[in-house]
Amino acid sequence: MNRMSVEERRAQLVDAAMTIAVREGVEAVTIRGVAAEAGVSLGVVHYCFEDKDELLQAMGNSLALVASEPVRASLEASTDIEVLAHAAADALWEGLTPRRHMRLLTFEFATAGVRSRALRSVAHAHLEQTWNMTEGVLQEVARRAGVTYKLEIRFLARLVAGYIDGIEIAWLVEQDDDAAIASFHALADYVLTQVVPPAGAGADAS
Amino acid sequence: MNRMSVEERRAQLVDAAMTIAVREGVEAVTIRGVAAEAGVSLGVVHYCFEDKDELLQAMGNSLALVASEPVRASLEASTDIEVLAHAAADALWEGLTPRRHMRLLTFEFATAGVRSRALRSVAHAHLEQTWNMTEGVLQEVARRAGVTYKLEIRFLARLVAGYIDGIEIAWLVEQDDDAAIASFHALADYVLTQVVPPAGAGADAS
DNA sequence: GTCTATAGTTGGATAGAC
DNA sequence: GTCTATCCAACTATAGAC
Repeated sequence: MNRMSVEERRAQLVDAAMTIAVREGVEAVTIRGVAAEAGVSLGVVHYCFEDKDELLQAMGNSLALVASEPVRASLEASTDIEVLAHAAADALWEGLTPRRHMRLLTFEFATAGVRSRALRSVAHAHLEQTWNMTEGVLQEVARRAGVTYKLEIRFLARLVAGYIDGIEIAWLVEQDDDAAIASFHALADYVLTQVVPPAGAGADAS
Repeated sequence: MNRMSVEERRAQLVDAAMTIAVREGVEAVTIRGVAAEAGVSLGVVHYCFEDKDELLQAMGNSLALVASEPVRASLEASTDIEVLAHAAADALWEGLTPRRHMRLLTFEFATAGVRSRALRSVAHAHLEQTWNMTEGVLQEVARRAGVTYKLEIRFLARLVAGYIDGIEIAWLVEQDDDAAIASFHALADYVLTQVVPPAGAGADAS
């Protein structure tokens, strides 16, 4: 009934697919289900997307991975490296809890991307995106506190992003909030061990 | 044709299910597929397992998670804490690469366990098992090197196990061997920062 | 105890009416 | 461009023959 351009339609369908995926998982996304969720007929979906893989790709690419805003916002509070690191840990937690289903979805895409050729590029893009965000935050922290890192920042970002993934997976399965919060702060402490203080300041740790 | 007890039959079917799961993923395990893989008829599977969930549970519970043997074996080499930590990192890598599909399977169970009530207990058991193994290795390292840890060992084990998961997920998706190896060694360095040297020995780091 | 046959669902994809 | 109707495949589960 309601006519719209292919682009609008695709956006609407991706939206519907995302709703289902968040609610029931990636595997539960079916063409029929998406059509029903969007209130259109089956043929419309096949008109907008060649096949199911193309729909899943579009959905995966539209997934905003992690709310980096809470973390970035938390960095405004101080220029002290220790305060910054632990503020970021708190923000990581605050940003995680309301996005539980989104995070689960990312992991589902990651495992699906290892098996499915079509989703591989999506999973790769997710990783890259996470690394870039983490690197950006690390850079901002370094800039504000006037420090550098012992490890190359790109590698440190990969490491930290991976550690965050590990903490989050355990939290998704175990639902132990306290353990997750403590883990984020332990991660902050780890990052602090990688900090090189500005030349000619404070205590040297070696 | 070949008559066997229910227990034997169940073991055989779980085996067949595992073969399929390793090859094509948890989602690809179907009752029909298992029957075909095991060379029995459809009815036999339903005779041995109430439903598909019960089969998946049995399969998940039979999954040997991580080869901890290579890591434990690597600890024989030395009593020096730094050597031990990095030997364990190497062993972690050596143990990972031939078990790629098994590790992927664990992550699939983890995400599936968040959604499916039937698989939740399996995912929980996997976590516990991993933590226990990690704790055991940390304990053995501490015993051999005569050190203790700054963090409570159970918490440190959770942390390290989570970090390993994070490193492995990135490796599964990205297939970057060098990055994974470097990450394991960075993790070893992290554990070293958590070590308290034996009273009245070596250099103090603070 | 093992098998065949089949019921009942669900999903991907397409053809063709409008 | 949109929708209906339909095809075909794959799945879970069960009933009943042997």
